[in-house]
Amino acid sequence: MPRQLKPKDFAADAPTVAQILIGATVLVDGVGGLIVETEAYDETDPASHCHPGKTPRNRAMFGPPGHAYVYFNYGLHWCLNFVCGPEGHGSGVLIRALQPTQGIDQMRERRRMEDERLLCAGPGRLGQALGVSRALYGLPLDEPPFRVLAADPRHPMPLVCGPRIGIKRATDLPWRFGCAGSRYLSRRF
DNA sequence: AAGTAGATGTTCT
DNA sequence: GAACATCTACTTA
Repeated sequence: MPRQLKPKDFAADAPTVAQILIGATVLVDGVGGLIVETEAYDETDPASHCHPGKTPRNRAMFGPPGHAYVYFNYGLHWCLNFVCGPEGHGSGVLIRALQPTQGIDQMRERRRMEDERLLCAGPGRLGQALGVSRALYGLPLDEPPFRVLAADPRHPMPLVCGPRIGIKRATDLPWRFGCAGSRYLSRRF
């Protein structure tokens, strides 16, 4: 049985946690899969929601690590992040894509589509497939409805990194991480 | 295969 | 008003 990640596992800086999470499993009410793509965001980083400082929207990111930061994007999509770093620092990891392993039928219903490869290939799709909403804002990741299980150290995933997607600032930082060659990525590296 | 437009609502200037 | 850590459907090759 894999180890469940605890808050202290999220206490490192955002790029480090973003790499540790590749190959980990995330479940919301038992629905989810293997994390194959993440992005790191940091308060010192102009592309981050934290960059302007603490606001009502981003306050969870300035709280303790190991909690969920959820935001509503483009008027349509709920996106899931894990708060990391030392408390008060303002950093987090965007969960961008999963390889579905559990609750696949429920994901298909929520997404109204069959293709397993597209169920969680992107932060908005993933949010829809897992039923992410405001209700999850600020919740601890080591308690229901969440489960986050460490990657299997016996079978490490081949790691790749590259520039982040969909941002206009700090586009040079290689803070997007993924499982090399996975068929479940939002885009190729 | 690649490009564009439209949806939709919160946050910030 | 504009921007926005996006996705889908539809067009043109």
